Amino acid sequence: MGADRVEAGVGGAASEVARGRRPSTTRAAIARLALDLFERNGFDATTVDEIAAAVGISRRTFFRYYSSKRDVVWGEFDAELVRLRDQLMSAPQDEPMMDVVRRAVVATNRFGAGELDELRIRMGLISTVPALVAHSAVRYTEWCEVVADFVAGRVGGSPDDLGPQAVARSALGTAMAAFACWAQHETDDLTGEVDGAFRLLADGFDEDRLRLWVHRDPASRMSGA
Amino acid sequence: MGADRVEAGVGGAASEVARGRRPSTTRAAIARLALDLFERNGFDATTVDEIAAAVGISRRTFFRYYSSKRDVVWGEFDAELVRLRDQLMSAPQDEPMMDVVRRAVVATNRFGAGELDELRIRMGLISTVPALVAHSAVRYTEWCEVVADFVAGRVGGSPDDLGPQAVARSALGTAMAAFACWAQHETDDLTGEVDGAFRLLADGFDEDRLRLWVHRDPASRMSGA
DNA sequence: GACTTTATAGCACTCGATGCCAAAATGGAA
DNA sequence: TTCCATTTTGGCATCGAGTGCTATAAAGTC
Repeated sequence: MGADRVEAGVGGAASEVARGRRPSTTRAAIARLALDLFERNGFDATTVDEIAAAVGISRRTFFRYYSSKRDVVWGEFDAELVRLRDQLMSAPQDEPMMDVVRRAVVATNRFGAGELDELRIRMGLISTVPALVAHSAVRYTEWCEVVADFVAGRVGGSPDDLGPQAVARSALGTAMAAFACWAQHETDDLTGEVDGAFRLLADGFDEDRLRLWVHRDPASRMSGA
Repeated sequence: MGADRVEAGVGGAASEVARGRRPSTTRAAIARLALDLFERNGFDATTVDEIAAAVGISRRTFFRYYSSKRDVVWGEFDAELVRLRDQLMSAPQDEPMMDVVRRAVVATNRFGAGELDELRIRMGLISTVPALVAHSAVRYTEWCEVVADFVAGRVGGSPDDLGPQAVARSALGTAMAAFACWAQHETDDLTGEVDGAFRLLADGFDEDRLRLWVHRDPASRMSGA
């Protein structure tokens, strides 16, 4: 609680000595309490006033920490985009394009055991509550842009061209499928789901290979090239 | 203007003689005027009051024709879902799965020359305005379910399994990419865009073949298997 | 003309979100 | 200490989307 001085905004070096009134809370603290309310009473039934009251801040102040109620569920998504871009850009030039994408997506979606529970709550909400499903499209668009930039860098042309866009949005679809399945099923192997799905995508969703997937354990899926 | 009696709701046989007060407008008429305002002043800057005023109805009545401002842009999307399902289900069993998907998507997205202008406005808005991008996720989820049902029918298992979900969401991504590119570029060949993109998806986004796409006319794209 | 049915207009209300401004809290300088 | 610059906060007013409720208008039927 008595941390030296908390940064409310996104990254940014705390080089200068802090002046002015201290922030009365943090994004993380708000998210914790809000997710709690969402889980208990539902996302739609929880008003911003209730969240603000729970945190002990005013309604107006809430909107200074999160620009919308939906953003709370998304947490620090921007940071993950940076990681994804780094992963894609740092791949060797001779590595096949779709391999790079698969590895990058898998790498940016490794989570510690401690994070998995909260992640499952977040992903459950995101893929269930209509308002959040809707909002996800906006956030995922940014994700797509990162992938499209990478693909355009590989095959030439603009990231807005059909090729890069098709690859990026299909990759997104594949990742979403893996996440949604992981969030609602009993599987603990998120990495395996993502990796396997992207191997299928890379090879073009062969009907026979898909058939092999049904009722197979994740381990056997990874064997397919 | 003096049509016999217009149906405001979705399909539904007008078997009975119409009783009660006549609807003062139609969904299509509202959409026409609303899209006009969206194009001129922007989607967000256009209020429901303005649309209602333009149509000559009250704000409250607007919401009886469309359940939200966003829905106006989507028009009659439900009907297209039915067509898609029909296309998928009526395909011969021995036709390769991804061929069926491609043909079905192409078939459900053929439009007459008269419709193309309005469609371009719609798709431009849908893939540009954040509020509509968001809403699209909800509508597209229904689209995905149709495809996932078909894939599950082919390869076995549940539509909620990773395989069907990955195929469905990737197909959606591919279709979205084709539409977005067509909406913002000069190309008139929507069918070619969709068909070409799905051929790429079916084969797994081969890097070399993607490279051939850059700065190529649509006709040459279709030659690739 | 009375009755039923359907569509409409208008009002009140909730809730998310934004702009504006005054007040509180903090550190530094006079 | 006092004044000042800086930053956060809270309250207020406001807008706009969306919903529930009710009275009324328009149409057909008996």
